[in-house]
Amino acid sequence: MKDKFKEYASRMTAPREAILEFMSRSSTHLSAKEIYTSLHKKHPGIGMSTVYRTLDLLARMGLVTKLALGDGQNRYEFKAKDKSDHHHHLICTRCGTIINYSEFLEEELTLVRKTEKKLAKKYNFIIEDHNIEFLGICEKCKGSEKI
Amino acid sequence: MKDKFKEYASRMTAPREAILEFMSRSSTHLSAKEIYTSLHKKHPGIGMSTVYRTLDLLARMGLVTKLALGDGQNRYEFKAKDKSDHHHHLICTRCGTIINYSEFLEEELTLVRKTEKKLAKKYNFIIEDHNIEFLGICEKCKGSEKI
DNA sequence: GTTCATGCAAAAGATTTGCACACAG
DNA sequence: CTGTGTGCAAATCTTTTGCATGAAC
Repeated sequence: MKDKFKEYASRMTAPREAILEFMSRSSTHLSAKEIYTSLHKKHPGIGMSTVYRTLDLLARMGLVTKLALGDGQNRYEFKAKDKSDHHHHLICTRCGTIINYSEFLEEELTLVRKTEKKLAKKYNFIIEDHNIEFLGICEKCKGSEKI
Repeated sequence: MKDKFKEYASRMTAPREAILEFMSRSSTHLSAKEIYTSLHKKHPGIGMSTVYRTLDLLARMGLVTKLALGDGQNRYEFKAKDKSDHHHHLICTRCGTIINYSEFLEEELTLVRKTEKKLAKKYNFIIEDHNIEFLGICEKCKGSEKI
């Protein structure tokens, strides 16, 4: 792991280790503030800017995904090595609830691969990642409908 | 059109008309500021908050899509009635360039429909929209590679 | 010892809100 | 008329930056 940091001309420091460790253990789509707050219990010294800078580094290293889900702040999730953890998002536009779904992905993945290949060729892009999300109204919000 | 506004308990006003008209004519993924600036030429009176409030209204009415593309501001695009204008996004994570692609969608759409149906059922969601985006490095940025 | 990373405070942006006035219905 | 919408300025929130100090190698 230290080697991976070296690759990116970056040093392994205590704050970085703490953030990485925390991300790898936690649930998905956390905001920078949530990460900062959670870390504060065990590592009161770590500042907000270090959280941002480290998340940015981890994203560039490919260890973390940065998500923009439209709620006014970016969110971050640890990128699972493990295919079985791959998922997409179902987002309620009323209350912001985010559901991870992973049950209908086999077909999606096949298509994604194909599309990636075609896009890469046509637009001369190196494709590194994809996001698929469905937007709508969740169960809870259906009840209290108001426009 | 006025009727549609009534549905939403909203009045048709000059600023709203101007913003809607502008959105319907313009290219995609504009930021609030870009919209504000462009409008200013013809309608100097319209304020930033009206732009935000109107875009929000139009989004709730389903006439406009709000996009969070991770560049620190939300973007908006007019939702085409017309299927032939439907597109997804290819985004460069280095420079922020956004390409609309619409050439490989037939298959995607079929799959999206199927997935929507399954998700709606399983999670009891009303699915209203979807976003598909691919992230990577564009042609231009490939040249000046640096981590 | 150099160079890179950190924390803090300040700055920069984007978006939202409070309020008095204007305007649609 | 009455209630909704608007513009402006201020407030809020997220993210970035400058800089002096501290730590990694």
